[in-house]
Amino acid sequence: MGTSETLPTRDRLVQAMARALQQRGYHGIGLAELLAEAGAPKGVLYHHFPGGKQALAVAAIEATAAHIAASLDRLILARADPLTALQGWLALAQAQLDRSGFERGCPLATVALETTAVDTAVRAALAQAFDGIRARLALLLCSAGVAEARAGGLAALVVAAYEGALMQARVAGSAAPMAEAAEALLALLRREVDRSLPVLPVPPLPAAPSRPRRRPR
Amino acid sequence: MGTSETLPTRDRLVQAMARALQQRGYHGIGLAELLAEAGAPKGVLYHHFPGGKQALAVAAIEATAAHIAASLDRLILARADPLTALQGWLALAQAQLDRSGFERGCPLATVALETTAVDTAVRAALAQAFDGIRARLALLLCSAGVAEARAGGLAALVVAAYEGALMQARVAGSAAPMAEAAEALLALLRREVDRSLPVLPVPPLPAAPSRPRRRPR
DNA sequence: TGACGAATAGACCGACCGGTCTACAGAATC
DNA sequence: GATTCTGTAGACCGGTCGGTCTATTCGTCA
Repeated sequence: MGTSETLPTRDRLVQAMARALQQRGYHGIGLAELLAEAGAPKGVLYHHFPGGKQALAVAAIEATAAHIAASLDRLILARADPLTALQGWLALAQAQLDRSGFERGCPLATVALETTAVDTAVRAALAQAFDGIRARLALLLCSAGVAEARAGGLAALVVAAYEGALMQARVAGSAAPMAEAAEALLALLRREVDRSLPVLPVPPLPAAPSRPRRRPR
Repeated sequence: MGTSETLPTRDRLVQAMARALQQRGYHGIGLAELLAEAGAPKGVLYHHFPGGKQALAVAAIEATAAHIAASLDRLILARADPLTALQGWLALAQAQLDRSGFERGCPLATVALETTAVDTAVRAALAQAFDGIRARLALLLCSAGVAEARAGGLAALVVAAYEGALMQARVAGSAAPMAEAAEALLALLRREVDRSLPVLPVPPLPAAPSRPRRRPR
């Protein structure tokens, strides 16, 4: 399975690391196992990544971020109903987790929780990755008719739901929690959109209402 | 700092493990560091936990689950406005993360993503913990006026948002993503509740456009 | 063909890993 | 007072960790 041997060695290393991050996390995988999966000896790792394991992890994070960003861009460009597209995105992630026997979730989430403040390079790569994802989701939500002022917060919520739902499905060994959470989120989002323009007071802590926004459709 | 020395040794071990899981994850912490923080020698660990590191992790997970469940029970019993209570719960988690310099999130999430299917004991403890949390949240939502059929899915969404938002705030080194996601979630939930009874056609996969609904409160 | 850098290959290293083992201190039991 | 059990203490072990080092192969260009 996997890591098609035709890929350049460097890419096989990155791919193996990304996969390992999905399944076990940064500290859960050893270099020996990693290199065995990539079919590469030790020297080649430090040739391509003088920074060692951590540098490889950064590369894997960046590759993953690029991959997710590209898939979101494709979704945005497709111009289908944005919320349906979003639903498809969530369903895809769920299907991937399911297909892997609930072992492979998001490569970003695990390492995000493992790192401390001293792992500056990894943290920076992760922060950038999530920023990019949130920005694209906000764009998608705007195109669905969500007020610009709300799009950022909703994007953060969508990302959170994505990651948190994957996590629950993983430990449950069942797609149910993810499916339910995704469905609930989509239902709530559709209402937010359906309500067209009328502004609600949204009573958080400060009660600052936002301007009306119309739907480009 | 911390781990008040008056606690029984066993409890200090559990507490140290829970804290380590928050900060670094299961594989990220070594027994030596763990024991040093608990102020205990190695023998005492295997005296109280013959199952070793993994058994200690299970105990830490169960203790955490009990702690969270208790705080939710308190919230339910308090009988204040359920959504306000929920908002307070999310704000509390955010404050804790903030206070720790964005190093300590949820002890369950990290280990949940690190474990594989072979870690049966840990997985079982985690699954039970999340089931309990979801059940209590569902109860809370029901008491807020959410239809029983929806409560389960919404509870899964709330848990997902909780964990995913903590993760984003952590890597961002800022409470902003969590605050935004929580606010967005609460706003959506308030609408769900405000809409009283009327049933919407919640389109699952078929892209049936829903009718405009007007209920601007 | 010779030269040279890029890439591959793996032996090797000290540090640390989780876990086992023996020794001992203190309280309870008889 | 001897025995026993619970809990504390830490030396010790084999294995694995991430990382370094040297040697060799490959491709390219002079």
